[in-house]
Amino acid sequence: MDLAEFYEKVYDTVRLVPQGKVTSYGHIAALVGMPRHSRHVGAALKILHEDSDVPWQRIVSSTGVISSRGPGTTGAQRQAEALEAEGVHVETTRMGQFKVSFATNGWFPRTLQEAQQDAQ
DNA sequence: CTGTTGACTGTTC
DNA sequence: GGAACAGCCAACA
Repeated sequence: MDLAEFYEKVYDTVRLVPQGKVTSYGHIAALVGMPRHSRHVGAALKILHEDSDVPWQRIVSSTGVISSRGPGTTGAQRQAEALEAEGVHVETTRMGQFKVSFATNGWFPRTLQEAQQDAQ
């Protein structure tokens, strides 16, 4: 599998995440069969166009915290707003991080097949 | 070829 | 629960 294929699989899988649900980079990587490539899932989402149909905002870190992407950037803020807009409760931690609850909004199918069934 | 760099993760205090 | 590490791996200088 080359990089382009990996990215395509990542995009296809992210598109399966239902509205109002969230999952993690690592889980997307596991679903496409490359569990050690979580960082590259982030890289794949980073280069998306704004008008893309990929719901990138539904992907957060394994702890449920929205990665800041560096001080002075507004990416995390926009992601939090996008999630709130589709019904996901985002709380703000003491340290100013945005965090979602996997207990109420998590989406972690074991396999790609289960993911596709869930997405219907 | 050798570091360094990440929209990351798991383990261990 | 959070901080400190150690893995991780493709891209890039």
